[in-house]
Amino acid sequence: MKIDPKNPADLSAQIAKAIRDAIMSGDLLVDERLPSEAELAEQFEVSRPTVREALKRLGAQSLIRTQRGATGGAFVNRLKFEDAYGQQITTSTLLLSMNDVSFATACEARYALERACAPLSAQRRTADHLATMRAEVYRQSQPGLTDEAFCASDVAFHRALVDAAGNPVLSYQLAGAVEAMQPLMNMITFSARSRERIVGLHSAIADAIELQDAAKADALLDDLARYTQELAQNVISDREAARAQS
Amino acid sequence: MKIDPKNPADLSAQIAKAIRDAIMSGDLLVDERLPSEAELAEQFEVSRPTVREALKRLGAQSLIRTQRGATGGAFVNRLKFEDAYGQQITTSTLLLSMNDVSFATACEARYALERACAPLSAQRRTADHLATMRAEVYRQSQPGLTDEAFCASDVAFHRALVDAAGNPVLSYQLAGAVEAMQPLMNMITFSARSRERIVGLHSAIADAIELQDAAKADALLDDLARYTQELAQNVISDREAARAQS
DNA sequence: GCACAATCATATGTCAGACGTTTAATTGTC
DNA sequence: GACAATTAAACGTCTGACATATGATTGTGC
Repeated sequence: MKIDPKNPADLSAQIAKAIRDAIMSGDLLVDERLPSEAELAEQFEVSRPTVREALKRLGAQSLIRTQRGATGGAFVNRLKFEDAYGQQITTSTLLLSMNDVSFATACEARYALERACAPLSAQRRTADHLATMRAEVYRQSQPGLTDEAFCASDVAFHRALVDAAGNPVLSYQLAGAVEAMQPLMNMITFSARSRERIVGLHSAIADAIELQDAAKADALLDDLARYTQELAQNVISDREAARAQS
Repeated sequence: MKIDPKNPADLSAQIAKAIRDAIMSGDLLVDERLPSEAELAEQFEVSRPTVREALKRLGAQSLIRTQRGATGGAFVNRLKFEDAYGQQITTSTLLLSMNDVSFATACEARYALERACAPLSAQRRTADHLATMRAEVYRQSQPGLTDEAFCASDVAFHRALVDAAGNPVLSYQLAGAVEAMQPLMNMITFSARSRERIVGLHSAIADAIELQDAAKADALLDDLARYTQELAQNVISDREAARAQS
């Protein structure tokens, strides 16, 4: 864990990479303490601010945590799924918004992945997951709900569906796909009729999951995917019509 | 985009959060230039090193890029899928290794997601994707290949399969699931017979994708998932037997 | 001898000022 | 008008210092 070529630029990036590699290769174990900033500065032959910039980079990726005080320092962080969710959602959301990803593409990906979870969810769902799904369905059926709140509840419903699969790896991967759709969904204005249909499908999905009927759940998710695409398509058509008129 | 409570600790974290929020809310647009470090230091009433630490945090997440020189500065970065792959793979790999995720859990997630892609891949595969898959199958069939190289080729094959779906969102999400499995796969010693079977399944999958037979591809992936689980189970059993003997 | 308080040592967090380097725009000259 | 030299802006790094948090040590009183 060393080596800094004579290149006197990007020193902090090089140091961050060296430490990151050491963590990923197992040279540095979880909860192991790194040398102090002053010691690292000496080892890498750079100044302390440069070392600090490197450590902040690693901290931003949750690879290390720092602690002040006498026994403080930088420690290799046990990366928790919980911590990774936030980054995953941030990154996924920005990827969609900055790359002109069409609603169709994002929607296709989301439902493809969600349908992959459905059989496992049907098999393993607990009372807890079902209760969450039912609660969100109830919330969605309330009149007077803003479109934004409706979308948020939609996300919560689908995340409960995914979590029911009882596989943290799936939950992590899906968190990005599901949450990142929210800004796109927010563009849609949900009429009372469309809400009714969505809530109906959600309710039916919850039923299928409760009955452990994977095929039924899969078919309903397919319906929901098609309907969501249809709603989005209408929004796009309306906009084009409005633009043509003006 | 301001606000720093009187809390004189974690200033750089607070500044990073303020800027990150501004980017995600759309207050700062892609390719927009941030104020210079000196100006930011003045705005937030902190020193330049503190501002720099905040910027490094954002840089680590690829949210900004910096450029030196007269017209340089920090710019809001257009987050590319390509850039996000690396982070996604790093995070996924560490999540598995640091959380005692069982081979079974990771494998289940990976194949569930991959099977979600298969129908799309069968529908849209191009000659290019097929060629990559065939090339990797050929490489895997070479004798004298190290286990590590065999695994790497396995990953390349599956990534080509996923990329064939032609959905960048899927490719991004799956990159983590597929690549993160590699260290776990590396624990397995592949015998000549097991390699033969895997290569046979890969070849059959490529055939099914070429013939656009989604159902066949799905069934073959299921076979492959089961066989992979079986191989891993044998490794675990052997270890336990060895431990019991000693 | 033991409990509690004061002190100390260590390490991170922050600041101030400075110099080096890169890069583009400006200026000057032929 | 084209090309070369200068200049200015901005990031990258360094030095040295002070502030603050926190565990360990020491000292004191009973």
